[in-house]
Amino acid sequence: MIVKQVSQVLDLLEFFAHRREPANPSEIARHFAWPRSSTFNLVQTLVERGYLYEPKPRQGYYPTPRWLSLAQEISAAEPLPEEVNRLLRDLAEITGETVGITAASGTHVVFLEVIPSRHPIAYQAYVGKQLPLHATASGQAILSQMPPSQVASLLRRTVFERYGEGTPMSIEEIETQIKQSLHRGWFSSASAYTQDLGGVAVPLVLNGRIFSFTVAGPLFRIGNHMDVIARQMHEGVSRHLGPDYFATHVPNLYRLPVGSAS
Amino acid sequence: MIVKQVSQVLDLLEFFAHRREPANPSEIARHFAWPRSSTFNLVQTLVERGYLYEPKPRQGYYPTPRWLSLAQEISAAEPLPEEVNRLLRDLAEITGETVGITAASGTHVVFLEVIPSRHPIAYQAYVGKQLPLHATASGQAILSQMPPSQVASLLRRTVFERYGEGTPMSIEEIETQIKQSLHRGWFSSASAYTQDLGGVAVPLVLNGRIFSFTVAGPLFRIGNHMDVIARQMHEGVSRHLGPDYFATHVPNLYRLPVGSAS
DNA sequence: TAAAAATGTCCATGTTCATGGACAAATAGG
DNA sequence: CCTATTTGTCCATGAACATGGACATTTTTA
Repeated sequence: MIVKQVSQVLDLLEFFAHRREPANPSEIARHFAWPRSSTFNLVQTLVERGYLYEPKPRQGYYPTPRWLSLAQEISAAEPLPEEVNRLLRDLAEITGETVGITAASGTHVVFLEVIPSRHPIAYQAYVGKQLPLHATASGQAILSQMPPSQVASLLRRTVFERYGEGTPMSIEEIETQIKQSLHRGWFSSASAYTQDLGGVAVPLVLNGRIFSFTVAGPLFRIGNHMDVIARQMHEGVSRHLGPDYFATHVPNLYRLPVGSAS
Repeated sequence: MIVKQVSQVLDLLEFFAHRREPANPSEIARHFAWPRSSTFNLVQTLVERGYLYEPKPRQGYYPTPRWLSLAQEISAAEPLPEEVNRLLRDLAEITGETVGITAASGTHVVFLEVIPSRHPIAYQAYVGKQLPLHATASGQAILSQMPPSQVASLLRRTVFERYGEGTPMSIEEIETQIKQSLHRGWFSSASAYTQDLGGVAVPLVLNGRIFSFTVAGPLFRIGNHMDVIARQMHEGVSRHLGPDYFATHVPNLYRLPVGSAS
């Protein structure tokens, strides 16, 4: 069950993240087509808790830095290593496509970090975006590093739905894809969940946590050279996480021959 | 009216900021003594919106970095200048007391930035904390820089309540205090709103926005030398914002003779 | 300065969702 | 492997709050 008032808090937070300036309750009510009185209650609650304030009387409310201070505390607890961020920036530069780090969340994966592509036509991902675990390159990369019992339990709960031509439709199909991908050294998907989207992913294991390092873009642009991208990703991992990274941390994964890097 | 479910979202966010590790819905329910089913609905809503995720199955949920990314966008829009942060760090160091920046929010002030004192007994403030505008050093410092019409409108809406011995109980009293404080060069309060608390504040005007720069601590420690603290604050402002800062930006304020600083 | 418009506040009522108990599934313990 | 315990899901009912209309206040326009 979706709790409406909870959703509204999130809507409001996203609203301010886009708008970047104070807004009146009336404006907010108009924007979302919410009843004015409900909007006032919502705003008032956030004000009393110190999450919104009114910088100038009657000029509107704006979120306080309290959001930032809590979010920083929360994210400080499970940070991605700085090398990973460098790796992402590097590959965003090299490939020009959207790159990101995802982690498992139940039967889905969530983006924990995203660098959007500079192309006008590109894969639109954002931190918090979710994808099904079984039908995406990222998801399969993550599954490939989980203990088999856990994989089995997750796949049992999966509801198979045909999102596109490439969607795998059975547990066996997924297990085969994972095995082949491990053997090949990289995971891919093509119109498996998102139409016209191609994704290339490799698993990363950091402090015992499993992630996927993912590059994704329109199929027409990357469909023909996913192998090149995979190679670039392996080289990136080698440069930023060390030449032995896969050997020591993701030993099941075939290691593409890496040209450069000491 | 306080919307309960909105409050609960905030409670949960604060819960994770303290806890810093994943929690099961059951644990959350136990911690807050919320019914389990309500807790599940709340968690589920946040999960579906990409604000919580489940790093490992059955090991609990944790907030995604989406909070951070939105909070950063929001706070990037109205940042405090870096000099102000340096000023705060400097005075936290010099005075050893809790220092902060506050801004007006209706008839209250909110803390936008806080550096907590290192003393075990100290003033406990946090970003988002609110105080009444009329009965605190911070609030009066801010009022002192507002156009008189706005001050009048705010004070008209003020409900006078005796919080402590020092609480001003009439509009005239407040106006007198403000006038005297401007003339003296700093604002103070002693057990005016918070029992046993002493505060010293000076107004800052940055890009047309009015703030208060505040140092506060237990009266027994600072009651006898608020003038020294005020002097240190003036010197800090002079060092970090420039020797002419008050003259050019807060001209109504008497400027304490500043020893050092070019 | 008066009238109009917009914004903010209040309130009775109906809808939504929180509640807690009952059931199912998963995990831990014997 | 069976039992006990914990965790998660489902559901009917009653309480909390969203709704929208009416009123008050403030701001804008004439």
